[in-house]
Amino acid sequence: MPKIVDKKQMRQNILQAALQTFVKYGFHNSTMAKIAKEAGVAKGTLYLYFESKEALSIAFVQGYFSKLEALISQQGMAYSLDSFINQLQKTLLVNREQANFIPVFFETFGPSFKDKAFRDTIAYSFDKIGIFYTQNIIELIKKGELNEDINPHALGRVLISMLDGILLHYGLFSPSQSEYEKMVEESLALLKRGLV
Amino acid sequence: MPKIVDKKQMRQNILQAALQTFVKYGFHNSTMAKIAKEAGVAKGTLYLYFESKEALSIAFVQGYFSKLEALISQQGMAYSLDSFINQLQKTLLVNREQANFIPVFFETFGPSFKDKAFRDTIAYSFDKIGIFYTQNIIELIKKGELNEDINPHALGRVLISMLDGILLHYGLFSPSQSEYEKMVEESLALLKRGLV
Amino acid sequence: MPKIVDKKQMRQNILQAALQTFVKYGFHNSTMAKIAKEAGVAKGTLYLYFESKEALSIAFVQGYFSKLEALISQQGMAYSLDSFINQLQKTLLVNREQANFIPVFFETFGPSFKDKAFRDTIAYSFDKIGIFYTQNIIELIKKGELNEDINPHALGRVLISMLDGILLHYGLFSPSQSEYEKMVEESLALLKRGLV
Amino acid sequence: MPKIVDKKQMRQNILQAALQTFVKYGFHNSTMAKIAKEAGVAKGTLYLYFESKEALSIAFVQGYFSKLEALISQQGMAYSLDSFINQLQKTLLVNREQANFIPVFFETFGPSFKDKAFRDTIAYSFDKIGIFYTQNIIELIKKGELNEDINPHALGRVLISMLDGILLHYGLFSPSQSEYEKMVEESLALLKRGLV
DNA sequence: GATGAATGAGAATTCATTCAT
DNA sequence: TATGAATGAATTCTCATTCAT
Repeated sequence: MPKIVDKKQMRQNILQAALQTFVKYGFHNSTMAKIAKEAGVAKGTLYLYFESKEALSIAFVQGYFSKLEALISQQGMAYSLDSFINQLQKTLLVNREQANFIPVFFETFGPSFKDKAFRDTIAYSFDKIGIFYTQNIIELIKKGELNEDINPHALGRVLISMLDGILLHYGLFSPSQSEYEKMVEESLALLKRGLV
Repeated sequence: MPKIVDKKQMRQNILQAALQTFVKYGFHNSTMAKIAKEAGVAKGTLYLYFESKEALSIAFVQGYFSKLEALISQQGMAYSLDSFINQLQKTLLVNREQANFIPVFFETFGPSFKDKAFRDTIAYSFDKIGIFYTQNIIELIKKGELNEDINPHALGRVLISMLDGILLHYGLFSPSQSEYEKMVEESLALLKRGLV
Repeated sequence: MPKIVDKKQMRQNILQAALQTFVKYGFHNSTMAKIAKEAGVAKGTLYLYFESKEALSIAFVQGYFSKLEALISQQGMAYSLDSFINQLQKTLLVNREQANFIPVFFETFGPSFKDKAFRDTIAYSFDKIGIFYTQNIIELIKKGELNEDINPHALGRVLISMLDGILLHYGLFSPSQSEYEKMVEESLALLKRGLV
Repeated sequence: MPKIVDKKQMRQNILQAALQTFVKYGFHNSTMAKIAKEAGVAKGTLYLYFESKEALSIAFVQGYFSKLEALISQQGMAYSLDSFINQLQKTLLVNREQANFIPVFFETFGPSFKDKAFRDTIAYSFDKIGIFYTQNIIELIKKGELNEDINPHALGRVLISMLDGILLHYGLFSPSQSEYEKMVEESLALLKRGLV
């Protein structure tokens, strides 16, 4: 009789250990040995759950962006421009803690950007968020809250790109807390005026 | 007398070869051997011009961002909101060709993001561009072309972050030409309305 | 369960292979690859047992001198001048076979002499032998067999230095068998007369 | 017309530079580049005066031991046991400053010990010193100062070996000044009693 | 299922030597 | 003669992956 193991749970354990190891050592000093140790299993065991280090990394990033999508989508449809701007603000601020993971992300997955499948995975996440924004925009136009000249589809994708730019610069270049707050404030004011 | 060599030129040759090798193989498959071969010199020669692979990489990225800064700064001060928006557009479009380098950039320098010195190098470039935008904004406020509520300092930095976000998504996720054009158009319209 | 290995035994195997490789090729032509081949394992395996080539070398020399110390110390306390001289003779003659290792030793560890830790390791071995001789001398003085003017502490250390000099010259410069025997005979006679 | 260069002088300069470089960096960090720099010439120039690094090293050690021989031989024939012991003492003490070079010597030439030619060079030096001692011993026997049972030939070679042992241990293991003085004193007393 | 010892391809770096100037 | 840029063989060490137990 084989040992009873929750495969899903084990994969999660390992992915969690991978995250911790990546954050602690950076991706390139995170050997399979270290990840195994962090997960409390043997090196060989890793290969029972993930085909290769690459597969593990891909699974890891997929999990990461899934959570991100969920986080944004769960915010529900905005009922007014103010509430929409509010949502954008939350996106910028909610993720602040995660910002520290951004450099680790690039350190970890920078090399994966040469892989089209990898990029498509992330693109897909951003597309979904962009579409979510687009839906919000459409609703708000219907309500007469937004400028009618707007192309909702393009703008949805633009918005998430812009916010991502701000978040990235925050995470990567670590401006001071107050500087960042001014940037958030200023960018939201700009977007609000632009959207009316 | 030993061979007479233009050291500056040789460094440039090597950096150029590095770029080509990075693009061809990706950074992590770009061994010093391959770079040397691409440059048409022996492995050891690389070490006469760069202390290590890391040093070569750093020099490479510094060169890259220097050119970027120069490109943007040379645009001169804007005399009207329209001309400023025009500049931003150029920045988004001028760099389109370079966009193909963005995934290579992350593949190449992703791992370098764990290095504070490296990040500071890039941050410095963006800060300079942000300041350049800030100066433009100040001038345009004086001329009464822009909304007086604006905080020029924060907004300058916000603008480059936002544009960078758009460029990054363009380079990384390769939307179609027409999609991207719509995104540029829409984002500039948004910014213009927001700035007035 | 992974392969079951006697780690101690494996270390010994590797050290033995190192010795053979050193003798065959000389230390500086003894690459880790050659040692691995001699040991019948892969290069990487060496690094499971020794952190670096240097660590392997240090372990090797420590093992060598441990055996030397043991060999001399096991001789037990001398009960008369003659028996002491006899011990010294054994030291000079017992080690004759090992003498062939002396040039290899210098070839191997010459470069290690710049390392204080390394020298201290050897110094410690000789000090212990010196102390052992000192104890013998003290006993023999008590018995009235030796000259009372002797400083036993200094003389113990002197004796091992002198014997080492003779052994070194034997090992390094390979006088003929008969020449060496005469040297041993003459040196022991000299020492005996000097000790009375 | 070729430049007028004193080849001999240039060789000496280079050997001197080699010595300084060896002492400063140890042999294995003394690259031809460093030696050249120390000598104030270009790397290529070294090869005009010495065929290879090995040749340079061999020439260096030959020079070193020639001086050593000269130093000892110039002491002249001893006229009494006391004066002979005095000579030995000088040998032990004169060389004290040079003792610091002993670890460098092994670091430098350790690897050369696998080379028979190299060892023969040194052996030859010691043989000559041994013969010099033998001559002294013969003279002193004739004068009735020494024990008649002595085999002068063997003893000459033994003496230099013993003294070398003491010097080596001094240079390598750096006992304190006072410890060494006691060792010298004790060894000379021992030898004197043994020689009578 | 789990383990971890063994593997060996692969990479960065060094440096004695050469040779065009 | 003198130079020093260029060379490339050689070496140490790493680590993803395999597989006997």
